[in-house]
Amino acid sequence: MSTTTERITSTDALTFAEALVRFAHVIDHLYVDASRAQGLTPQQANLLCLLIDEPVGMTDISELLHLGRSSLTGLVDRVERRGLVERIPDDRDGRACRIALTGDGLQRALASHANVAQRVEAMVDGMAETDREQVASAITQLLIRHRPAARSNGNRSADQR
Amino acid sequence: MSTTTERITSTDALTFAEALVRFAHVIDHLYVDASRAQGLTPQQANLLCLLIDEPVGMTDISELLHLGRSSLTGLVDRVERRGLVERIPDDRDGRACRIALTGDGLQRALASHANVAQRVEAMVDGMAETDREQVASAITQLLIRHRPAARSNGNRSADQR
DNA sequence: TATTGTTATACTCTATAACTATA
DNA sequence: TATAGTTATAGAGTATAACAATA
Repeated sequence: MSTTTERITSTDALTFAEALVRFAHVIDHLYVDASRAQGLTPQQANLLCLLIDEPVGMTDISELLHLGRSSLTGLVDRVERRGLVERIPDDRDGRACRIALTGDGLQRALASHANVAQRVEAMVDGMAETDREQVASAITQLLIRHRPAARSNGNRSADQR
Repeated sequence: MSTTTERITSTDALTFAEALVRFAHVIDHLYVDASRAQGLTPQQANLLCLLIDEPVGMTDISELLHLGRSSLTGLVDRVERRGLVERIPDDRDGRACRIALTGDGLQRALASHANVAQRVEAMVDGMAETDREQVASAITQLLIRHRPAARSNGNRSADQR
């Protein structure tokens, strides 16, 4: 038997769970590499990608990213210092602010997104179209079942991760 | 369209690559939670699980974990300080040492492994047996193709991360 | 009083470069 | 000289608790 995440002592039998975990690690690694290629840490890339559609408030981001608010403050500080995002005061709530991408930030976010996609595609390259579809549908269903926490709140999008 | 990793603005169409990346993030999150349940960081859990079968040398570990040797030194220091592993001098090479689990460490590694497996199983619970098998086989093949770097070296196992 | 976001503090993790002690 | 591992240093990420300003 092999360990949870690190070994493939040949092609010995893997639990379904083990296979999934390893697979996730591989994807994760691609994600880290793709982020670095853009001069970003994976967390920074994550944050930027989250902001592509529209500015988002700190509390919302911290929930989407499963991060404490204070941890997020630091993360935002660092990308703001690099000119990738801006803190925009909220008109309707003096306490709040929303984080918005700068032009540079948007560019970086899109490039990062594209880079990951490209790497994943490369990995999945030889995969049969049938397999691809089946895996996609199975995974999508899992994702849907695992994102039950859709916001009922007006103009906010549902969450993830 | 949604961002690389964070949003599902309903059930809008996801690229195959996007679905995979999100899925990986979800698994990853389970892994982090499972590790924490054992009082470990995910990196520490990773390390301990790597050592379940047998002690491993620093350089080998650093390759398996895709970590710089100096980063590993710190990681090992911290788990050693907690009594979970020991540095065992290598008889055949005065410079080298191998990292071995203590009883406590083994226990923790196994518990961690089991905990992750259980959480993943729970997530995959409702999945049809057919889907499960197909996904498993597709993923396994990807993993095999993506671990070409099998050690030709005698009694060492191939890597992963 | 509750919420939004920040500060203060303390660890863990990571990388780079320089160093030691063997080989 | 090359390799195994460590030390020094610096920055990034995270968590907890205490705090400010606004609601």
